[in-house]
Amino acid sequence: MNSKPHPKKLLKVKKPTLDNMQFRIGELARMTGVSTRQLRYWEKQGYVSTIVRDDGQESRLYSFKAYVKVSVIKQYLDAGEALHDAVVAANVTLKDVKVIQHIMRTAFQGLEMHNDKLMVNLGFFDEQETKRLYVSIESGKVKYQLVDVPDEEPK
DNA sequence: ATTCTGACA
DNA sequence: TGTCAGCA
Repeated sequence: MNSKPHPKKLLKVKKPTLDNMQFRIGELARMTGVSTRQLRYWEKQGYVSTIVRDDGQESRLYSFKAYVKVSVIKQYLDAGEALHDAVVAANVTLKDVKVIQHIMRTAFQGLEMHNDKLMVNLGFFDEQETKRLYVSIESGKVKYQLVDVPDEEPK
């Protein structure tokens, strides 16, 4: 449309990741079903934290992690727990999730085809790293399998 | 329009 | 915890 040789402006767009997602208190309230009154109270009690702002703004910002925590607390609340107990239970749950996530990240080494079957590489089975553990699904059942590490691949 | 703090028929 | 006031 415009033929003038204007300098090309390169638009830098921040990648939309969970880590840079931020919510204001009203949004978080709608997302979680927890009232803004509750969110402010929970913060005052130290149950949930807000993002420290570098700019001169006063309104609260919540991270995605805060969203998750609020959601978990809410679930325990709905299950009948008192607020403090719900927070304690939520902390335990989130800590367990961290462990599970670490295990999953560490264990999953990728997918490989072995004799026409799809195998999940779960990494070395032994400390000496002479065997790898694979898991596959055969007719709906989980099947584990040890495979020798070939000599061509020393470590 | 939304958020904030404080107070309570 | 809800809600409303009175600000910013």
